[in-house]
Amino acid sequence: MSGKDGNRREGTARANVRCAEQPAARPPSIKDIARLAQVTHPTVSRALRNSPLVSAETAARIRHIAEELGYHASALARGLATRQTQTVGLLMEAGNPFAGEVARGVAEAAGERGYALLLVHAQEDAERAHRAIEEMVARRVDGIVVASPRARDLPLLEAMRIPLVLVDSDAPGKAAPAVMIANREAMRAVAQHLIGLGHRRIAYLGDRNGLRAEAARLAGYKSALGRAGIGLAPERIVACDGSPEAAMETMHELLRLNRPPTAVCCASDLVALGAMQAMRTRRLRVPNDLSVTGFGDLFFAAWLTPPLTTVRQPARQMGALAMENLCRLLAGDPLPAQTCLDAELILRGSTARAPKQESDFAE
Amino acid sequence: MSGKDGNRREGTARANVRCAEQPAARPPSIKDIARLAQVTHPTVSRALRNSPLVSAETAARIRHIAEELGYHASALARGLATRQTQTVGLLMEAGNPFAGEVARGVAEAAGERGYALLLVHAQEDAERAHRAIEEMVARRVDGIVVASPRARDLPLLEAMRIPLVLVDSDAPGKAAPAVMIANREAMRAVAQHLIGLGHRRIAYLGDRNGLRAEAARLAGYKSALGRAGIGLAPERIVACDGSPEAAMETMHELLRLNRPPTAVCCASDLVALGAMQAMRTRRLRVPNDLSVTGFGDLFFAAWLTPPLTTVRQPARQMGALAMENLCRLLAGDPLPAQTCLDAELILRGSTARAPKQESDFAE
DNA sequence: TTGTAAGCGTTATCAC
DNA sequence: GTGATAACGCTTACAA
Repeated sequence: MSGKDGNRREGTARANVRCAEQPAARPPSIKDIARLAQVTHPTVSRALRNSPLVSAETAARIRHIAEELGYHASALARGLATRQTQTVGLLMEAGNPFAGEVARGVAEAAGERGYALLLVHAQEDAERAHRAIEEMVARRVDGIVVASPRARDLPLLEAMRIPLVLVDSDAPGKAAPAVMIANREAMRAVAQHLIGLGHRRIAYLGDRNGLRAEAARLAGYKSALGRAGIGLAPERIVACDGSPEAAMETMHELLRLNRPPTAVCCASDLVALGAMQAMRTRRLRVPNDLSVTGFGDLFFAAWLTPPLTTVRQPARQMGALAMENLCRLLAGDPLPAQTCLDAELILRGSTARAPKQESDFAE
Repeated sequence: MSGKDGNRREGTARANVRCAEQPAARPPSIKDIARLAQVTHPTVSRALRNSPLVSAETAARIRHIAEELGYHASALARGLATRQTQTVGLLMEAGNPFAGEVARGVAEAAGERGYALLLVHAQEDAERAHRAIEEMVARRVDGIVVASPRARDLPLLEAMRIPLVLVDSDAPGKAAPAVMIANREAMRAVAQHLIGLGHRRIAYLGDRNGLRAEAARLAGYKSALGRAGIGLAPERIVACDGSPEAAMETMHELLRLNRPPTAVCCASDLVALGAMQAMRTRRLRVPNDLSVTGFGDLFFAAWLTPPLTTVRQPARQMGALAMENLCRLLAGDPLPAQTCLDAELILRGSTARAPKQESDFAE
């Protein structure tokens, strides 16, 4: 009781006992302000949140004191009281450049809406991954943005009852609303571009890690070849784990084929990096001997030798939109299962007409 | 009062009033568990934290119930009670590939130590930056890791009284302990490598954004030239804002000099990207006509054409170490002002002997 | 070994 | 307009 009385009487020099014990000054609270302003702490709370229920005069006085004390309301206490943390979990593979750009979009949008971001690294190890995801529950995040999941994490995420939005990965079950680009159409455009350049032996170098986005890309490739009346050669459709290293190996295999491709559609810019390396090793010139395409338009794509023809995936915008959608979801507005953004085919130097001697032969 | 009594009597069907009003099931709390386990909630709290003060039997019962309910302790409530959030703020420029790798290291180390990460994007806009930093205060983070700050943010950060560690940026004032590499020595090694290849007209293409790390790199360059008895030509020491675009422009300027350089030390891999582009535009071949070096060994460096000679900066390890150091700091252990990690010169294809006709002439 | 009571810093619901 | 008072979900003396 004596503690509570202390709130009002600023004259009383007797400080809070805990305070005396712990010289490690704890941050000022509304009660500290209340004491100085000669009001009760709820009044301070109201004043600081610009409630109309407090007189302009006291409000000013309170704000002044708060300012002087360098007061910052504890988000913990507020979260506890309101059952809202104004925090969203961001699940991503830290270090992945695509995810990094997405994160930037998410971060900027979150900042504008007063949300903080809890960064959760999508771990390889299932055990750790599980723990990391539970961390979000423990922290009571209001919602979750999934930027680059390990595929296996998604069911776990859905099992918790937290609003969820996905970036660049289709939902596995009924699942969460996703921000996507038209992967299928984009990759079709890529393949059509190559076909237009006279290529017929066009390979597809996929990324096994790429969840469903990858399947759509492959479908687009097939669709383009189909429409052009080009048969699908199974040996020209291969996949790796998505790393440049693996891509290089796999590209070597393609180049060892009896009738090697004259063009390669890579499922990502990272894969293209490895593919081009393989060609350089064999002294094949891009695009003279072989055309290469990427997917994503990561920042380095424009600066390669030659600059990479690829699909611009507006990663930052996707992140921002995902955050925006999450807010809608939290507000109770229903959302379309997918929001699709435009992807743009960016023509650069890594694609050119097929070598003459071959261009007019079918496959 | 009646609410408190409810804790014990599981028989009483009367549910908590709030609960009845809000069908939006709130997550289970220790009180829910307590009721079911026929104990009081402090006992539950103790049991769940493996306190020896609770009998093995009740502990087992409690844990079982917790498991069944899918209980996860609220980090908010815990933080409020303990005055520790087990959260550290990570200030970084999201989307920056170096920072991304650092973040990965930080995230992994944090996970192992039971810390969560609050991601704070280092904004351009001073106003927003300020707010973002205050967000960390409001969330009561236990400490802060600064991975890629805008230079101006540092004073702000120090002004708040939160334990701070820096990655790859010297402290401005007395400041915070930093994890660094030996920038000066590393860049000196780069320049010495070029000198060893017979280069004399070696340019330095800097990055104005790079805080003090950049100054050290430049110093290393100068030191190497000095030791080799090569005079410094001011017109060959230039800087850009660190983006490939700007680097390209600046490189063009270097190439327009009367006596253009035969080699260029770039302050970062990103800068090297732009520099190489400028050369390609002018049909200069790397490394035949001009040698180029980067700094950082970002993931793409090995896959460029030609692969980039650069300095490996162990970004992930730096992040992990920073997190480790922060924990030390939080534990009260004093820390050296700097922890220096080894950087390694990685020789690849972008450097070669200086063109013959020039190599033996001084500058 | 367990229960009681208080406290962490907010917000929310009442009175007055 | 403002003040009491009770949550929010946890931890932590102190009692029993």
